[in-house]
Amino acid sequence: MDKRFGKKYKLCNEKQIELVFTSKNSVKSYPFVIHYADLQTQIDVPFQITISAPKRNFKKAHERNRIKRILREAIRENKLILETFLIENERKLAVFMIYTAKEELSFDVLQKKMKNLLNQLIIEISNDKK
RNA sequence: AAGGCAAAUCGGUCUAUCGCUGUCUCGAAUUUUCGGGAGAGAGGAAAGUCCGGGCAGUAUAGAGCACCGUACUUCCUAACGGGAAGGCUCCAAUAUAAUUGGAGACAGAAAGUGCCACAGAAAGGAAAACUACUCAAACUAGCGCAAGCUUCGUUUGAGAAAAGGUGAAAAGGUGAGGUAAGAGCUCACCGUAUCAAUGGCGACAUUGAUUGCAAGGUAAACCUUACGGACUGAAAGACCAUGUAUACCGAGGCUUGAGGGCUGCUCGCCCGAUCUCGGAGGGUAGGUCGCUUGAUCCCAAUCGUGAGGUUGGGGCUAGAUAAAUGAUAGGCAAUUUGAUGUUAAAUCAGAUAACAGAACCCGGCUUAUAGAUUUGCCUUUUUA
RNA sequence: GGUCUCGUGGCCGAGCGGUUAGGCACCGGUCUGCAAAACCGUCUACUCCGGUUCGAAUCCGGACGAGACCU
Repeated sequence: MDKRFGKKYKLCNEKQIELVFTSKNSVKSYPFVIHYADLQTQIDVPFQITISAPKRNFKKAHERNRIKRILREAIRENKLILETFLIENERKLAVFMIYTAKEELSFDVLQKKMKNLLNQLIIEISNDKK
């Protein structure tokens, strides 16, 4: 498997985002909140994701950009955890991720937190199935 | 050498691995994807949106009024509320001649209107008379603790606008003459106004003359004068794809003109009939162009006091769209702390690195900014 | 990205060049056995920096903050 994380992984479809929020499936794990739903469209990628840093906590544009870039890097490093699970179960996910901490955390910490979050997400999904 | 002020320039860099977004190219593949390679990828303010322009649409946007903006002069520029050079006024220092530095929304108050609280007689009309002053007339006791004064006192009339008091501001200033007391009433100097001459493209300066000085402040109050300004902004606008409703309700109209044409009014012009406007409702919300070759950047020569102009040569330097520049490891350079060493240099270890992210593009202004470099001036110390 | 509006005590809110009204709240007092209500009194403000003016919350320029609209 490769570590590439390109434009295809972006969730841009407005209707799909509406669906993600109306489905009310969410996982909370500091410093993240995740909303997710099953993907409706036909895509050759196991999941699509939107990353968001709220303007309330980060007022400067370059701070928000920085947060989103670091999160994207953290997901790219750890996406295999989620991807292998999804391929095994033949599911496709739309994910909306919100960063809730009020300060920028270091990359090492974020990587650990990201692993926790993804494992938690996998557990939630498999519970849904049952 | 250190510190301060001013101006200008810069705003970390290199290597490796894994990634992101365009461009070019090769191969697979065939109308769209996959893989390989090459090369590119945030700023001096990208910010605020305070001005100006390009560009696009509205008629290749026309006239008048209204409205808005600008305001010493000359120049630069595509243009500007920006910049350059100069003038004037004010402030500071040296010093009392001038020089240096800084600041200035710096047209008109003698076209008109308004306002100037409180205080004050009076705040603009050549107005007014509280105390005090001067003169004249009348009255007889008056003033003062007293000495004393009668040239006083009281009343009336007149003069003057000098002194006091109010105020931010009281209407040329100082001195002399003059006068009953006074007053630009007269004179000298200064200020100011007008006219003339000379110098300067000009703002203005210098000099001279004058039966001038009767007329405060405020125009970032209305206003006047001169000049300028159409409006809307890339979510502009053009095209393709997808989808729906050539349906419903209301109003108007069919060439004798309804209605529309992107700030208001009047005029003018243009479009205009299976139509136009409004309502309610349905559908789509994807892509391409616009989009980066431009008042462009770099170097050289040359013209100009300067902003800047001209000529020649070379370069192509981000184009994203829920919005690309990141992560990890190491080195170099900078600052700083500690240790070794100590005149200094050097070595080792650790820490820090600002303000901040393109969104059609330029020219400015303003605001934020760790630190570094250069130049000029000033102060202090050391050496020669 | 673009266009516009606003900023006055803890809160709401008047003021259009001349000592910043008023209400609610807080605090103190009167009343009460105690409290509420009522009455009386006090305290606390013009977002910031410059300019114009004798004088600025008001006029002008800049900064900061908040809000609305255009798809």
